[in-house]
Order: sequence, then C-alpha cells, then structure tokens
Amino acid sequence: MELKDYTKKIIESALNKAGISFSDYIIEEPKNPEFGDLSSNIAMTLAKTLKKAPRTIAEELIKSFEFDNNIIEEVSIAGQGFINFKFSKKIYPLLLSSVIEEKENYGKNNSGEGKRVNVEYVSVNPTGLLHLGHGRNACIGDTIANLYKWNGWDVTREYYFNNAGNQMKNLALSIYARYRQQLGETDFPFPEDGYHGEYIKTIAAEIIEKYGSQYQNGTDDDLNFIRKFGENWCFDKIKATLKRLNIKQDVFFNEDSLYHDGKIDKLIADLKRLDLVYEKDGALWLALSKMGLKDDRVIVKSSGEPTYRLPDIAYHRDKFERGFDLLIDIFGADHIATIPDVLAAIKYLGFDSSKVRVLIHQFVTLTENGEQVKMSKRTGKSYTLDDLLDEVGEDVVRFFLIMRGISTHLEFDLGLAREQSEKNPVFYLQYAHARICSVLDLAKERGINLDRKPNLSILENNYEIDLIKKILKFKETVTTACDKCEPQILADYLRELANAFHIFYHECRILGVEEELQTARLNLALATKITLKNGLSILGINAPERM
RNA sequence: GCGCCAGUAGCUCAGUUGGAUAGAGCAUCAGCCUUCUAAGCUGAGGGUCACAGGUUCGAAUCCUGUCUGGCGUACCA
Repeated sequence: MELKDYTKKIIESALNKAGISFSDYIIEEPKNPEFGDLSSNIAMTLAKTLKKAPRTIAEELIKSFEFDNNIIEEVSIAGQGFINFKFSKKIYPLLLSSVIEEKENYGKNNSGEGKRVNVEYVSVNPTGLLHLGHGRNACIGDTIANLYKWNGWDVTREYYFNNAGNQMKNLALSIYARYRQQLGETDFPFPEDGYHGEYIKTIAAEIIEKYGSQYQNGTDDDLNFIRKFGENWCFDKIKATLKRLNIKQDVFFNEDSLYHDGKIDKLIADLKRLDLVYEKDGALWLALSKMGLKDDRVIVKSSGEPTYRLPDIAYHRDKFERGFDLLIDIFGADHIATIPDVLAAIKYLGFDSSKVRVLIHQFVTLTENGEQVKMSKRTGKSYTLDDLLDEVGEDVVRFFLIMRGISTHLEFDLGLAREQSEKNPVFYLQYAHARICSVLDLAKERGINLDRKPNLSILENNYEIDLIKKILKFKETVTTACDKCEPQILADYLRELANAFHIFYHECRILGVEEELQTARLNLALATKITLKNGLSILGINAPERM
C-alpha cells in the first residue's frame, strides 16, 4: 500500500538524519481508529538499544519528520510511545482512480517477476474418489497458486501420483473380488485390507457390462487389465471432480517415470557416493542419523522394492533440477512423517532445502446441527467431495474449505453451507457484488455516463472513506496472504470489504443525488465491484451479476 | 514414550510474528423497508485467552512444566 511506503520513508529518513540504522519496527493499522490511520512502534523498539524512554525518542524523531501536509494531517505520540499518523481524508479518493483504471489487474503486483514456483497439491493416487480432506487440499493449493500468480510469479500447478506398487495391486484385487461376487460367487473372499468403498462395486459392474466374464480367471494379464481399468476409472472421476471446482493442474507427474528415467538409480548411486546409505538385514537404509535426525529409515526393502521415501526424495530433487525458485508442498496432517527425511536428504544432496515450503493442513469434519456427519443422506454411503458439491455447490465448497487457517481443524457445517441466506458467508460476498451490478445496470438504463472524469474528491463522509480505505487495502492483502500462504486472510478481507460496501449502500444513496456526487459514488461502487470480483477470482469463486 | 498441530464469547473461528480497551460470523434479545436487491443495516448482552510459573516498559502471542483433543511415530503411501 502506497501510504505505508510513504510513512516508512518518513521514518527512514528521520533515522538517517539521526545516524541510526535500525529496521526492527513495524508500521500497522491500529485496532482503534482513534489512534490514526497508521501507527509505528519504532520509538519503543529503539528504546532498548538507545536506552532512552520511548516517548523522548518519539519526540526527537518527530522533530525531523518531513512530509506533505496535504497527505498527512497529523503526527502524534500516544500511549507508551506509539507514533501515530493521521492522513488527510482528501488523499483517499485520489488513490481510487487507479483501481478503476487497472480493472481486472487491480491487486496484481510484479514482486515475483522472473521467479518460478511449483505448487504441488491434491496428489491423490488413483485408487479411489476424492473426499473432504482432499477437497481442502485442492482448494488451498489452487488458491495459493492463484495468489502467487497475482504476485507475479510463474506458477506450475502439479499433481504427483503413483500408479504402481502395492496399493494398485490392492485396487485390482479388490475390484476382482467384487467382480467375481457379481458374477455369481457371492462368497468369493474379499481381500482383508482391500478397498471397501461402494465405487469398487461400480467399477466391477462396469467391467461386466463392457467385457462380461472374460477376466474371471484372474491371470496376471486379467489382473493387469482390471488394475488399469480401475486406475483410469478413478483418475477420470478425480479429474472430473477437480474440474467442477475449476481446478486444472499443469503437470501430472507419474512417480513411475522416476524409475524409467533412471532417476532412482542415480539417487541411490549419489547417496552411496556421499556415504549416506548402508545395507543391513538385506535392506538399504538411509543414514538420517548422519543428517541430524534421530532414526535411520529403510529406503529399499529386503524384497528389493523401494519404500515411499526414496521416490519422494528423487521427486523433490527432480523439481529442484527443473529450476524452480520455490517448491510448495501441500499435505494433509497424515503425511507429516516423511517431510523431515526428504528435506534432510535434499539438503545433503546439495540443494537449498529452505526453498521447500511444506504446508500441512489439518483434517476436515463434516457436521450438521452440531453432530458429526459421516454418511451422505442421499446415497447412504460415506461422503465424497462430489456428494458435497451436489449438495451445496462449487462456490460454497471452495469458500468453506479455505475460510479457516490451514493449521487448524476445519469444521464444515453442512447446515450453514446449505443455507441460501444471509447466514452463509459466501452469499454475503456474492450479494454485495450482485447489488453493485444492479445499481450499475440501473445507472446505464438511465443513460448516466460513468466514463466522464469523476470528481472523486467529493467523497468525504465516513462511510465513503471507510469503503475506499478497504478497497485500497486489497493489494497489501494479496501480498500478505501469499507470503503467509494463508488463503483465509483474503477470505476475511473480502468479508470486511463487502461489509463496508453494505454499510455505504445503506447510508448513502447512489442514484438520484446531485450529479457530481452521483458520478463519484457510482465510481466508488464500480471500484468495489472490481475489487470484490478480483478477490473472488483468486478464491476461485464466481461473482454473480444477479442473485 | 517421542514428534507435529490445536485449546480464545453458547458454537465456529480471527488476532498482521511482543503493543494501546482481546475481535468477527453464527446463535440470543431489541430495532430499521412509500425510494438504487432486507441474501442488507443498527444496537445490546456474552471472556480467568486450558492451567501454573518465568522472561520485560508491555504476553493470547516468547520460554519451561502440566492437562485435554487430533494426527503421526512401518522393510504401508
């Protein structure tokens, strides 16, 4: 935000004049607006090193502040030594015209220009359907990818999957058992740790429908066919669900390719060369204890099969070698165990592991009227992401799954989500947008020309100024939400923005007032609409023109 | 046992990396539509920030310990 930069320069130049080099302070909006528009704790943080009372430091600093009186109205000292800045009300409307000029680009910045980030999310193996937790992962990942895009980064959205190994065998055997059962052998044994979902029965039924009983002998070829059929079936469903959420990933990275391309062999060779692995009990162990971790782990089992750690390390190395400046992994809480191992290995292979940012989100529970919901009422089976989408719609799902901080458990209130009313926070935002569109339409009908250069400085009552301030905070919000990788920050901001608009709308008549004011207020509404729409698009949510 | 995450209003959650009187939504109660969408707005009540110590000008925030819940802690992924 430009005003914050301006304030920072004032402080910095005062520090320079005093010959002090110091940056351990913040400039922030005080919670209580009576304290001004921006506030700094510089005098208090300096107190420690200068060994002077905060208030005297503040007084001395203020004496050498140089600023434009048209921008800053008042600088004052308060409390234990806060320096408060109060801006002229006139400055805000002037900043509004750039919002309207930038339109769909308002809020973007180029701080990430020339940098490449890889965001890996969803990454569900094709052995089943997406559930709520996957949905949270998907929505967080997609929103974070959008945020990086808005901050000027070159973004690659990636999905990592494994279509080999035990779990796929298990999928094949599970389908095969259902297949035999549906062909008449009702007591055909189901594998003990098989996939119990109803979808397995659906897949079996489809195989019967298309191919009859030709795979019932269960030869290797038969099982291979069934495995591939099941994999494709699951992947198609997963992709279809993601498409409903408007999520489209750029790269689907198959773990298997790491083997075909020799990257696994190369990794083992390199680890051997670095003396970071050893053999014991017929297995190959990764010497994590040499890398500062507690326990060594097996990376190749005595059977010759690798454990998941090995390809995970090779995969991260591959991402580094593809030249990304930042790697973001989004995992559910159950995947936490492998992370320190992968990062340690990556570091000892000579890569900068601080470029890997791992985001762990906690689980989602579905509730209704305070009770936990496990089954879908419609299907009577466990709730899939698709069931939820059918029930409450894409916008609500996307919003609800990002509206809490990543690291907290998320309670998805089905009753609230289903509610098409003011209680539902999504509709609150969308309603503000639709309301603006309706006013703008009406203005158009009445032949009001918005393009004529508006005199925005006529906007000066508190409702107008508060709304303008909120609109201007959007840029900073996009940056903060991205830096912290917290989509929730943006969701909260949009609610505040919509609230500021609703208040303005309630208090200030837009159409039918004196012409100059009408034009100015219409432009304010337009700027709000632009900001709301841009923010919603980052969250992947529609901004309806009518509700 | 050990590791990670969490514990803030009746419920669901924020709290800008240590700042000023701890906030919001929902729920409850009381108001506001002859005028641009009432899916809106206004007001009220509601708190031992899990507990106990410590660090300092100043702690919901940092440190130590305790308690509670979730997730991990495989030659599963």
